[in-house]
Amino acid sequence: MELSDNTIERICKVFGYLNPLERGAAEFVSSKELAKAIGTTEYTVRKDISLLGVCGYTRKGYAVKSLKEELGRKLNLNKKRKACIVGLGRLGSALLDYEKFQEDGFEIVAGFDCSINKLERIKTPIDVFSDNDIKEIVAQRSIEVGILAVPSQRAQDVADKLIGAGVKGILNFSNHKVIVPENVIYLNLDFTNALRFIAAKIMINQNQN
Amino acid sequence: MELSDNTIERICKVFGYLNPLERGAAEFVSSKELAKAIGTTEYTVRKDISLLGVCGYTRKGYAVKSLKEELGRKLNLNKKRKACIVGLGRLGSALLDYEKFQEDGFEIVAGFDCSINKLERIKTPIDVFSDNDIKEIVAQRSIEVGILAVPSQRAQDVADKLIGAGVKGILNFSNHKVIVPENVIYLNLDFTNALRFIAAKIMINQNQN
DNA sequence: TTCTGTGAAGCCGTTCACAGCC
DNA sequence: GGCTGTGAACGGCTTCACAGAA
Repeated sequence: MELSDNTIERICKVFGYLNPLERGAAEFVSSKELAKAIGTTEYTVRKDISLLGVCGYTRKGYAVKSLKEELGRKLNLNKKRKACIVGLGRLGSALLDYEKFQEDGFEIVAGFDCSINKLERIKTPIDVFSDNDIKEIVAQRSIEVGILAVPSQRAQDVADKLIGAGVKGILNFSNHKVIVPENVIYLNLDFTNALRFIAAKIMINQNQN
Repeated sequence: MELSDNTIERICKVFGYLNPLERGAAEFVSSKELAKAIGTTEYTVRKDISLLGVCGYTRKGYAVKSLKEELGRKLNLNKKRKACIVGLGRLGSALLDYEKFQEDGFEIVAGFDCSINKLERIKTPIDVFSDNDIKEIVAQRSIEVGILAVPSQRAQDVADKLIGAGVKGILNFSNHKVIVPENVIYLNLDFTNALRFIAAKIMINQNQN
């Protein structure tokens, strides 16, 4: 079963779209509707889903409840996964309380910062610790994913600590590339780059007219 | 000149990497180094750059300063672009003061929120307004990009307002898809999805061993 | 020798067309 | 008729191989 990153990403989006559908008590959903919701074609949705070995019903579409269950099982999105945030500046502390994480399969179980000052002043129900405790806490609480919200020059160092402590994935919000070993999953969400991309495409768009 | 989204994204990353290089007074940079920095192959970097019609020097690589200048010119990344943030909850207000934006070609020139309460309490050097003023302020300050940090059920509504007021690009941090007209650039950064993606790949990784 | 520039080859993902099913 | 499932065709991006230049 070879899944491309694109396929995984789309399935994750589909999975996210099924949540509200399920709450709305929709029983079935067609590939066409899913395609529209996540911004792709119905062909691609069907192929993606069938690549995972999940089946729908002819003439009806996919059963919302069981589709979510199955996709979740195949991609391991059903069980809650534990994550921590390193760097409790404005962005980091906003992420600490980002409700969507909790609501959707993830649990932030610790925050870290190198400044004792910040640790004392911060107000959050989540436990916060010094960077020095990363190793201990990550192991103790079986944290699987580390979220980096530190200044870019510290990103690599903190990532190394997290990986040394056993996390299997890194989500990097800083705008500096981090090198990780092959067995660690790495994803970089660089806001500045996103804005650059938009700026570039705005311009290309205008030139075409 | 047909540039794929992938190419644009990579060039944006290259552009970002050139900043510190330039400050470090490096004169030349090879495609190999760039490739390593942004996580791709040297072939791809060379092709991307040559697609833009920018040339390097044989045996030396690309001249850092002029490469940055040229890439910036082709993708319109040199001039400062104005953006605003709608939704001043924890994430939104963190983004308001996100230094990296300012430092790198973007200028946040306004914040909006529908709660008068929040507007009064927030502490930031940036001007903040009620959602009702979007139309007026966006036009007045020639804001080109709108950043959405509102609860997902309000995302489409706010996006419509922004587009009606003339923004040309939307960066959406909420986890709800927004429909935009063809001439508006749209990008969604969904944190929850990013974590799902990581969770899925962690699992696939483990299954392979 | 070392690095860029680029046509050609190869590969991979998406699209298509159509069979199957209710 | 409407929707899924899937092998085959298509297209586009990446990789390669090699020419050119200092």
